[in-house]
Amino acid sequence: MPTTKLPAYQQVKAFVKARITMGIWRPGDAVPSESALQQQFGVSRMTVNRAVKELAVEGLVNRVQGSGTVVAQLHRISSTLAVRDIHEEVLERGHAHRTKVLLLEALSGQPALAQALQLKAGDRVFHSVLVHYEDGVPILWEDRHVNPKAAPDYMSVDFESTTPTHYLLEHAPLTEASYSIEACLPCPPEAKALGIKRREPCLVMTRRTVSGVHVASLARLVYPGLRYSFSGKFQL
Amino acid sequence: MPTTKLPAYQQVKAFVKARITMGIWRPGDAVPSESALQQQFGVSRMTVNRAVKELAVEGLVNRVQGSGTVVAQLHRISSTLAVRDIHEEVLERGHAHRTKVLLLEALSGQPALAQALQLKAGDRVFHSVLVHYEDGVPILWEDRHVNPKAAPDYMSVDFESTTPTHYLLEHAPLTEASYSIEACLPCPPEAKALGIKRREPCLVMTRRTVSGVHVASLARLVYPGLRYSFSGKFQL
DNA sequence: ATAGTATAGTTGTCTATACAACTTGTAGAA
DNA sequence: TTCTACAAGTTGTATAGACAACTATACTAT
Repeated sequence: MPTTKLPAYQQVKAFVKARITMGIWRPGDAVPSESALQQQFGVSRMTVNRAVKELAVEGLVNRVQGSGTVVAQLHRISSTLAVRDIHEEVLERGHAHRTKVLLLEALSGQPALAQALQLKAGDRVFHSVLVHYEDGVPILWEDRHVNPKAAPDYMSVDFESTTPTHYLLEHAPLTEASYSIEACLPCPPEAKALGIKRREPCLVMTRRTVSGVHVASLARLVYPGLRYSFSGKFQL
Repeated sequence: MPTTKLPAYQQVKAFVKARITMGIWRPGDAVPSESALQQQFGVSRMTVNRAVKELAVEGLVNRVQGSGTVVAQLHRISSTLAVRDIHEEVLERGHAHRTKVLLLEALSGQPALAQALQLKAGDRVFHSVLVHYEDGVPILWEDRHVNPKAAPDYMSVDFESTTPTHYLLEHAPLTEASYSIEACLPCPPEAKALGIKRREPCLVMTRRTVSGVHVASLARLVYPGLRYSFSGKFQL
């Protein structure tokens, strides 16, 4: 028998989940109370509580203290979009990753930029522009502004051997991030560096990361639309 | 006092989380054992267990039975990309949503399409093409193929008053879905319907939904790149 | 040296119980 | 009728204890 006996709380979860996915209990319908399930399965209430609570975390049901549990509207189910280091991503596909540094400089006197990083108008800001290659093919243009307060040694890092993402995650622990994905046409230097035509659409991810009290970096990541896509799935 | 006393398990969570986000405990470091935290906070082990288990679900720590708990590599933190009904999304922004049906037909004799829906080569497939408007501005081209076994009444639905997404979620409970987001140029009818130039890039989401044993539908959703973006954030 | 064994420590699961917090409906009072 | 108070039902939190499952280490016998 490959199927060993499941823990009791997983049996309860499976029972409820099956009735939802099979359409027997539809969105808005009430789920039996904990005491009802407790009697039905002959387990303690804590075990039932764990099962239903986990289903609530997974978004399959909504619970209201004092009222009860109902099947959730499933159109709120969501998937995850992982934010990860391009280096690892390429290696995981079994390909070789290489980086070319186009620019690494310290800027100052750019008030708008300083404000975006929550710095004073005259403060220095680090700026790097890199192109990432997968098996020799350019796959990502990375234009990044970094807060010196979050990564003071950023200018002396060798980005041919490590990526900015990796370095920042190591030296400025991530506490918050926000992103936006758009479709854009590349500007001339981007098109040239990525080896594509100016008419070829790109996926552009704009990302803002926060580390502790500092805005750590603002990144503009340009992916050639024909060579790259974001994908994901969800299941339940 | 607006800050009422936090439950004990949340205090433990906050304690561990703070040490991680402040960089005191770095990725790979060991987290104190449950019995250690139990003594430190003077609570029962079940309470500590709940706290640390929830942190594991949230991805902040990794737990191994028999070994212990360590701080997770934070570059695996991921955000959610919600899949929802465009109708609700527009209403939530306080705008008016309207739909125009360009095409609603039953196809047959398209073996590749039938195969993608896991049907036999000669089986019928429903096909709809709609344009969605937000305050009168075209915002989404929706080209969808539907499995008649999952939604037999699809052809008689009034899509001016409900959306395909909404109808399908109601009549074919979602059990699985996968998507892919790319940057593309619109084809001529898409560009015309969306009121954009053929040179203007679009975000294209290709989505496959499964309901029970059936592949329910395949959708191609084309968003004008300059009017739409996917965004999200994560925080810990 | 190697293989096997015992042991301590850790997390996983489960129970029985208790009280708190909240919702809802009902019966009674104004 | 309208409001209030109460009671029943439900979920949220917490405890103390128990055993199972697993890991890593130290020790022992070969």
